[in-house]
Amino acid sequence: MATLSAVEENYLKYIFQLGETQDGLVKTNDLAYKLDHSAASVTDMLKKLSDKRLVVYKKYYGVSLTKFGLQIAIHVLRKHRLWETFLVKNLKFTWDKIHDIAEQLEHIQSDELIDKMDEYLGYPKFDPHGDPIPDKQGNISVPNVICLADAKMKKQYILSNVNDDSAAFLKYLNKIQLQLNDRIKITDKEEFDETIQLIINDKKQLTISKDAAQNMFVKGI
Amino acid sequence: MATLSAVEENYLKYIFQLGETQDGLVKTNDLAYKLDHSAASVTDMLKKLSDKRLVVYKKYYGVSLTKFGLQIAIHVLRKHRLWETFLVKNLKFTWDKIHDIAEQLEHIQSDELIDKMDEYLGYPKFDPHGDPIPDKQGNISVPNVICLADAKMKKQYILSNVNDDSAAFLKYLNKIQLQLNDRIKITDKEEFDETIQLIINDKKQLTISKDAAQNMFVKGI
DNA sequence: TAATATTTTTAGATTAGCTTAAAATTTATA
DNA sequence: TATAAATTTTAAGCTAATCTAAAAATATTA
Repeated sequence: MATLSAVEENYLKYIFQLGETQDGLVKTNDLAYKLDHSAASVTDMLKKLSDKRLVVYKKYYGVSLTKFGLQIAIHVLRKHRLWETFLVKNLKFTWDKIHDIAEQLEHIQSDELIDKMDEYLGYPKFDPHGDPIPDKQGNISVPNVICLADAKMKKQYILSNVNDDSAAFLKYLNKIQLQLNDRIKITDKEEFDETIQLIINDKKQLTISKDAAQNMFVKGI
Repeated sequence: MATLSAVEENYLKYIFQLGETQDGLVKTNDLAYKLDHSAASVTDMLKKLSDKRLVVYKKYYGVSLTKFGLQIAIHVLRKHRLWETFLVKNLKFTWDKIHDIAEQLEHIQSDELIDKMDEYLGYPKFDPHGDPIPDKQGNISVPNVICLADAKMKKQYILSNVNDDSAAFLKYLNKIQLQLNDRIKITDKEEFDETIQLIINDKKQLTISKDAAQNMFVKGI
């Protein structure tokens, strides 16, 4: 099969990511918002991807990936996350600056390159935001995490995954010095606005908003 | 200034490279051949680049880079050669497989990325083909080399630079086990077809064609 | 359930980067 | 130096990927 354009790859990647929360079905407007394009553009492209048997698209209903489209989406995700890992681990970028660069690097076409990079990095399982890196066969280890906003009081958790979409959020985490793998205990939850009181690593006390908590994912210890 | 497209960057890069042999002036057809596009496409693009003050273009006469266009061309070359260095030194690619990948990587837009990569690699001065890597300020150390086809008999030379345009040529060098920094002495030069007899590192004897010699550059010891 | 609001698609246009064919210009040659 | 050959440009057109505005379909609500 001919190689896809960077634009097509992006569509597949976002259909995959948006589909994860729902049952795989993605709405035109959600994609348009994510891609920052008009809904009309998205409709156009969905027809093209459908012609290429990369997605199943039903007018006015929604779109989902075919087996083949899914394969490609996962491969793009693999590339994205391996590059992010390289940028942080080797080039010493901070995690809030890597997203835009990885968005470009993920479209470099060379399987040999990405496999050598995987080896060079020591076959990492998670990227700097705690997201799982698909292996060469496309297997993704789904980590057993829950959203911090839904976590229970008094229990001990590990911060294992953050939403990497917003550099502002990641900068905020830098500022409050909260890092992946920190231990977290919820000491109080305000009913009124769902603000959460935390203790980090049995030391530091922290107050975070509902919005912030919704961008963090933790694992019970 | 707005960032240029990968296509525009490529035009500037090739205008620079073709201009090196001549006095900076490049003909439409030479560019068309190099880029593997029609001459008409090239004319179109030259007009656009001229409007953006990146080149000086005179109809039917030729094109050359402005100071600004030159800066960008050198920056693209810097990126290309740093990436090639990374691919060989860190990822263990052979030098005949890196060109096409570097052609893609050179268009990634991030100054911070390329500066960090430069540092990561230890500020290399030459890429795997012996070509000089421009520094951040755009300075290129012009190595004092001559073409092996023009080298003198009996003198000792060092192979310091090869033409990287053709993977086939680089593969040929791999096959005959000739590497950068090998010592070379010309023992005979056939007048009829300019075939050259060499001795490599005072050991191996080798016969190479005129075509091959024209793709190698050496430095006197 | 009829009217209204929202979402999605269609229609028509635009831009970047390419093409071929024909016209214009420059260069080479008889 | 007139003509032929080669080079370069112009003209017209194509595709991918976007847009806006209008139309159609679906969802919400009074």
